Amino acid sequence: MRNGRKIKDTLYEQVARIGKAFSSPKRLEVIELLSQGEKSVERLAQEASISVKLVSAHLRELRTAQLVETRREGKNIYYRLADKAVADLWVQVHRLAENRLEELQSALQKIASQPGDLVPSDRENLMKAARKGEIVVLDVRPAEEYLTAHLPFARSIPLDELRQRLSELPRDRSIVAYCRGPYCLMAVDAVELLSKEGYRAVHLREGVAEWASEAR
Amino acid sequence: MRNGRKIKDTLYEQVARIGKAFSSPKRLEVIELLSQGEKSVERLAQEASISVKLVSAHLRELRTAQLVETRREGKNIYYRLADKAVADLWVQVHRLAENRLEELQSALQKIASQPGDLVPSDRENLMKAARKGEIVVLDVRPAEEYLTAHLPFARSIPLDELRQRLSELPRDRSIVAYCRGPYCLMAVDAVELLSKEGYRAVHLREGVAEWASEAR
DNA sequence: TAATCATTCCAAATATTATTAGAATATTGG
DNA sequence: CCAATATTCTAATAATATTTGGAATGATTA
Repeated sequence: MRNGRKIKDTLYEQVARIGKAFSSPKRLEVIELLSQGEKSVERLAQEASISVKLVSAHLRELRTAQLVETRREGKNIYYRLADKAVADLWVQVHRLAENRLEELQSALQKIASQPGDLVPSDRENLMKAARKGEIVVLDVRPAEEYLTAHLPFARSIPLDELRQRLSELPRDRSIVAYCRGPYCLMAVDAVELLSKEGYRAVHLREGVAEWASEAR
Repeated sequence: MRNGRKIKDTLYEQVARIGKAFSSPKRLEVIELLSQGEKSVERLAQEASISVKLVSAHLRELRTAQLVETRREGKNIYYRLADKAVADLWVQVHRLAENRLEELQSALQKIASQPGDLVPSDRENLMKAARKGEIVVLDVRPAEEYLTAHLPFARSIPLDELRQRLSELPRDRSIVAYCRGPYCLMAVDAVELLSKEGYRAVHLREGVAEWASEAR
């Protein structure tokens, strides 16, 4: 009975191409950014705090693994995830990391131990309250990202504009702020600002991708 | 407003530990084997066709990423996945690879273009037929793996024993053979043998882990 | 207690990957 | 067509990862 070593080796090698795409911290950050919607190379570089050249190299990796696709608009090239399953995989990878790695758990707790986190378990209740208007769900990401996709009932005020637009928010209801996901600090900052200004605010760690991923 | 580079870097670094665990072909093969149930180091080395030392090194990687746990029994140390989510992640990674990478698709087709594959879409019908006894679902993995978990209604005849135990199988019904998943060749071999001997046999690419993973 | 066996640890050799710099390409706007 | 800009490509270096061999560990059995 054949052992099929050669065949098997090529099969696992191919799958490893996908795994490799998820094995570098910066590349993961790029994937997370792209799961918020398409972005230009320059924009990705800014957001991930790396050089354009480096982000371009990471994008090439992702492109050869067939995980991203491009579109040209004028001088800019816009990248997007080639498949929703890529964002889902990102969510599943970081969830597993959060479940298994104590170092990650404690690092996450340091981010926002002061203002109360909203546990994701009361998803149902959160939506019920949002539907009734008992709370305000606030999306503090840049406006384009909100336009690409956002949580149900969410209202958009990008973090940059929050200070000027405070008056749009009610003082008598809780504000639940969210951003790109658990590794994005915009919602944390938003909650900090809102709390200082006397609003009742909490932050939701989940982003759109986490919300959309069915598996818990 | 802070940018939180340092914090972010550590967060993505942690998640990348999980990604790295899935970035080497041999390690993926080990993960797949472990998703069939716990195995000794030696056994893993045999199955993956690598040295004990090398498999031990890969296991160490998996252990530091907290993805596996060990148990000692006599002289042997048995490894198992630390969480069902690890097997789920393996399934999701290889599915994404199959969807995105043409090279993988064509390599998979070469394996078994002759005997008809059973598309996984008729999962419902397959189970209905199995329940009624219209078909025989045959698990050709080693017996321990069958004992750890198997598909509903499946009967176990390990590939090694198949030739001697042919008489246990009916000639008037279709036999659907499966093994560890799409990269395992045991079911292919089983179908080849059965077909030669005049049985009606097809092979199912999914294994227990794929079957158990809800997301399609 | 010694001998044996499975496994891990350590260190070295090789192969791969991440990152940076400089040259090349493609597009727009004049 | 030319100049300006965004991005990629190529090549080089620094950093990591994989693989292999030899020594060490730790439990079991005689």
